This record gives sequence, structure tokens and C-alpha cells, in this order.
Amino acid sequence: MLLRMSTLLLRTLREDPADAEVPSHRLLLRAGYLRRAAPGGYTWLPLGKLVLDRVADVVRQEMTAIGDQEVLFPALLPAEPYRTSGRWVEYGDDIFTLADRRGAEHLLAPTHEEMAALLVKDLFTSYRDFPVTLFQIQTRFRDETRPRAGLLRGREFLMKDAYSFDLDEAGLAAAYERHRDAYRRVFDRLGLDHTVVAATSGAMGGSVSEEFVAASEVGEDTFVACTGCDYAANTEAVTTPAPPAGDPHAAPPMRVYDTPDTPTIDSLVELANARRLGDRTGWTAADTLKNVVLSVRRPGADEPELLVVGVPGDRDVDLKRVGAALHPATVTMFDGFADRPELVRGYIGPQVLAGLGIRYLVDPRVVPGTAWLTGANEPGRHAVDVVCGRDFVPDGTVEAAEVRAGDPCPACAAGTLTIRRGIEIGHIFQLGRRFTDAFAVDVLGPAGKPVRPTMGCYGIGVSRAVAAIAEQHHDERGLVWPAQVAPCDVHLVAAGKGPQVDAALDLGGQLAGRGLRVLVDDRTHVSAGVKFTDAELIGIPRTVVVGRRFADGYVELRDRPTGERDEVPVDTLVARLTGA
RNA sequence: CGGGGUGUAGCGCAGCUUGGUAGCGCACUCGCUUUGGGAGCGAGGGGCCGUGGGUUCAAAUCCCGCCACCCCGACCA
Repeated sequence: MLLRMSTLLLRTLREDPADAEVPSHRLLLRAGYLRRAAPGGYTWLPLGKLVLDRVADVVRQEMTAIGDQEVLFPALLPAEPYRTSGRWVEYGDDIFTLADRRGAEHLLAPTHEEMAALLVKDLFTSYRDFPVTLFQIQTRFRDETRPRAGLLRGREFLMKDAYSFDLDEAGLAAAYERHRDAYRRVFDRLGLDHTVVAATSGAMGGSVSEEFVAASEVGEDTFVACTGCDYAANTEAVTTPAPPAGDPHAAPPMRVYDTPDTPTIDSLVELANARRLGDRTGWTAADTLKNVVLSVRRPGADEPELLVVGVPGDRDVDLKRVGAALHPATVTMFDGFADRPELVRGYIGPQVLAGLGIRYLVDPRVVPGTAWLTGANEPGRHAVDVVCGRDFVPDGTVEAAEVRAGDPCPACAAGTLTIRRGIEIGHIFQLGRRFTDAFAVDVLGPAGKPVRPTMGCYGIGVSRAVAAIAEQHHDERGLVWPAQVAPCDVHLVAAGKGPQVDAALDLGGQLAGRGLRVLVDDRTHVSAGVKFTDAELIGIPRTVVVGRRFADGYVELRDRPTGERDEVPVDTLVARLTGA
């Protein structure tokens, strides 16, 4: 393959586009890989399309290598299967929906579990047909409320999804492991520094789930990693180790105090120490139990229901974590105190919630026997020695409190958690039978009775991976593609007109003839300096400069990652670049 | 969806306060010079000033609505 810059559909930008903030977005636009074409939608220019295809090919090869079979589904789908599975409602405003001329409802596919399940139901009737995994690489649509950061969060993006069908749990677990291993190979080949983190399953449902996260400051994914072991988890999936339970009747009896003007934890702690509540001092925010009223709306439900969560007062409630724990319900802060006078804002205690019929969930640190300073359900009053298991009994626990750096690791005794950011580039799930149940996908089992397959699904954001690679592989001069995904193997720069251009094209032809992908800068009205700058911006791993020493039989070989330069005889160039 | 910001040539921006024939740099075209690190001189082409309405003799400029984009948050994966 040989591309000539004199005719290539490419324009590099000297200045940063004003609306591009993150490095990948900025550089992919500046170097002529992408153009914005729609809100959250980008046109892939020739160089960009080459990179996208190479990334997709790596994914395709590794999927095929583990026996997955590629299919292509429609992007435009009828509403009915998504209504059947419940996701029409569950996805809600996040999917693009439309009606055809007859008024029939459709959607632009956000993902294809329904289609995969229906396809298998359509084709397979016997246990002998299993296991099977199919995959697709195609454009997905989501009506993001706020597309941003170029490819990182668009409303339209390229995604690979694989769907496995097994007859039993062991088969599903094996398929899951197979894909987990394949994903590590994919991301290693793509040059992505990544971490596998425990995750919540979100809109997919199911149990076991892990995310692949590419380390990046601009990523939207926050996860934790342990300093002492290999535990890593998405913030939403972090579990809190519970302390040992104590005797609920060991503490002194609950006492109520007047605590005027203490609607916040800080003001409460200050007053508690000043007035020696419970005849002691040394109160800290961690001794208080903060009770936060949340509004929980289940998909399709008309009215939200109230939920109170209790967390140690030194921590905020992390709505993302609560939301993940209560998925698919959506969780917001409750703001209707005016209509619920029995809930005394700032002074809520758990002692009366059961009587009010309000569900009360607590942080795992709130175990039976722990005593707390908390609200007394009257304005300006708090209670001391409110004991879990004696003065109140929670309806359960919930991971609602924020995770902080330094928190103890739930997996090992020694380590603490550090907080990192990254880009979610892959997500794998053991889905179970949610979709096969929804469509009654049954096949005849060995005993002559129907068997219902169980599913796994395994996604990779292909276009997002391109952005993640750009995030991890660039410097102040431009992109620095890993060789395996670069749009070309060699960038030939004709530094000079006339003979250098002809020579560069000739060398390019020889290299292309040996199977290399070659970009030749054969532009005649552009100065050498511009060509060098463009070459560094475009980021092809190796540049060959055909210039002033060409007359003496030498060209210059430059390595983009290191900037190293080497004069090499022209007649050895082809052998050197082809590794011969 | 809440808060903030911005829409003027392909890109980056000025002009708007104080209304009066739309400008600069880069890019693009032509000529001459230059020719290994974003060249010089000269001559050109390119604008529904985001969009709809209003005020006015006159609107890029003032007023109202809408749309789009960027950032923070919410949401999502």
C-alpha cells in the first residue's frame, strides 16, 4: 500500500481546534484523522479509517482465534424484542427511537443481546449445537445527554460485542475466562496499558462482570487498586469490609440531647465536644451516623419511593455507588422535605424509620453492636449511644458511602486502596438467562427435555480504543502510534523537490512492493520544515527523509518514539525496513 | 437536566461596550525568489457574522426566542 500526500484526503491543522480539549480529540483532529460531522459523530478520514480498521482487525483476529463467529446485525431494529426484554423501558431516553411511515416503532441498536438470543433460538434446536459464540463489529447508537471528548463519548461509535451461549454454568464460566484472556491479548497487542477491574453489571444485568480500563487522566472511569495485592475494582463495585459485630446490649442506654443549630455533621461534632455529649469528648465525624434521604425510581414506575441510607458521618453518599447497587432503579437526592414534615432535615435518626414505613439501608461498617451519635428526629435534638441491633434494625446494607484513597482493601489484610482514573475499553459479563428467558430460547437436551442456554456478553469499544491509544501514545509534537495500529509502517519525506520527490516515490514503491504500508510526502509546494512537523504530528513510527545527502547515496531514518536519527545507505534501506 | 462559556471565511481569532459598506493571522490560487525544521515579496479568491423574530432610516453590534459547540456537575457505559 502506498499513499501519496499530494493527493491524500488530508489537511493538518497548525493550531488546536478550539472545541477540542483532551489530547486524543485534539491530535486526531489536528493530524487529519477525523472531522466532526454531527453532534457526537465523526467522519473517519483515510488515515483514521486505516487505524480504525487495524484496531478492528486485531479484535477480529483474537475473537476468531478463540472460535467466535462473526455476524452482522441490522442497526435499525423493531421495538418489540426490546419491549419483551424490558430494555425499551430500562434504557429509556438513552436509546434513539423512531417510527416508520406506518407508525411502527424502531430503535437504533445500542447493543444486540436480544438479536443474538433470537438468532440462536431461530437456528439451533439441539444441545449438540452448543456451545456457540457469535460476535459483531458494528456501529452502535446511544442518545448521550452530553457527548464529549471526541471519540471517547460519542452518540455513535464502533463496538465489538460477542455473545456466548452455553448449556450450563461451567460452560459460561469457561467462555468468560476465554474472553477475558483474549481481551488481555487484544489490549496488549494494541499497546494499551490496562487494568482488569471488578465491575457492576449496569444495564446488562447478570452477576460476574469485569471492566478493562486503560489508564488515562482524562478517563471517566474511577477505579481503585490495592497497594498490597492485585485487587482492582470500579468505584461502584468496591465492597467495604465489615468490622466484627458486637453485643448490642453492651453499650449504655440511648440518651437524647438538645443540640440547637446543628444541621450539619461539622456543627454537630463541634457542639458534641463543647458540651461533652454522653459525658465524653473526642467526638469525630466518624462517630456520627449520617442519614441521607434518597428518592428511588424504578423503571416504568410512576412514583419514586423513599429510601434512607445511613453512612458514617465522615463520608459522603456516592450516588453513583448507590445507583449501581440499586440498578435498574435511578437514585436522586430527595428534595421534598416540605411535604414530609415527619422527616426532620438535618436531624434524621434511624430509630423511627421503621415506624414510618421507610426502608433503611446502612453502610457495611454499621454492624450490630456499633453505637452512634445521630439525629433524634426532632429539630435541634440528637441522640447518643444509638445502637445498631438494639435501637434500630436496618433493612439491609448498601454500598453507598464514597470510597477514599487509603481505605482498607476488601481482598487482602495488608493493602490499602489507591484511586485511579481510566477509560473503559472493554466490559465482560456473565449474563445468565435474562435474555434466553425473555425469548424462551429452549433447545432439546440429552435427556429429551428442553434446556435453556445461559449467556455471556463481551464488549470492546473499538473506536474508543483508538482514542485510548492516542491518549497513551502521544507527545508534545503529536501522535506516536504503536507499530501494530499505525496507519502506515513508513513515512517517506521528500525534503526537496525534483529528484528527491522521484526518489521518495521510487523507494516507496519498493517498500510497498515488499508488503509495507507506505505514506510518501511527495508534495512539491511544501517546505521541508512543514513536512517534518506534519510527519511528527501524524505519528507513523518510522520516517525516512530523502534529502540533501541522497545525492551521496544516503537517506535519514528517524524513529518517531525516540527521535533517534540514523544515516543509512539507500541501497540498504529496503532490507533494513523489511527486516531482511 | 442544572451552572458557566462560546458561535464572525477551511482553522485560530479581532470587531459588539458607543449601530453606519466585515477585518487580521494561517490555509487556499497565480507569479517571482527561496529550498533540511511551520520561507519572502507581490497579486487574488473565499462570509446568510449559528438561526428565527423584534427595535431602527440603518443591526455582526441592541432586545427576545431557538439551535449548536466546549467546560463543570447530574446521568450513562
